Amino acid sequence: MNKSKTSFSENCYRILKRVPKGKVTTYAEIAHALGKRSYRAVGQAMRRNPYAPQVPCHRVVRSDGSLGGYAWGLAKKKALLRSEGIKIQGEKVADLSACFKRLSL
DNA sequence: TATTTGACCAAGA
DNA sequence: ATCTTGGCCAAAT
Repeated sequence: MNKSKTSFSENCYRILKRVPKGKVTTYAEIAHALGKRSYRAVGQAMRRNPYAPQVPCHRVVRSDGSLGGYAWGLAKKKALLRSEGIKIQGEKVADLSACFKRLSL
């Protein structure tokens, strides 16, 4: 039998897939949804991005509303988010509170 | 195994 | 408002 991969990264993608289109989340929120405080490790998993572009890692931004980073290029991330109806100003999300998706309940 | 790294966060100056 | 510092944790080297 195949043992389920319970890697930290795998869990991150699972939570990330939970975010609908037109919504965004933060690294801290994903970690919190996992019941962990490893905000940084979440970003690490995205940077490697072993499941790109299957996982909408472009919907993850920083708590401050800044875009953070993107493995394929920050400019690309801005275009994608804007394409989903998210307003972006400069390098930050204009209405983070509006499109913020709370994973932990 | 130990050390370094990083798409972070919060607080302080 | 910006810049710096410390902390935090998993993955990579």
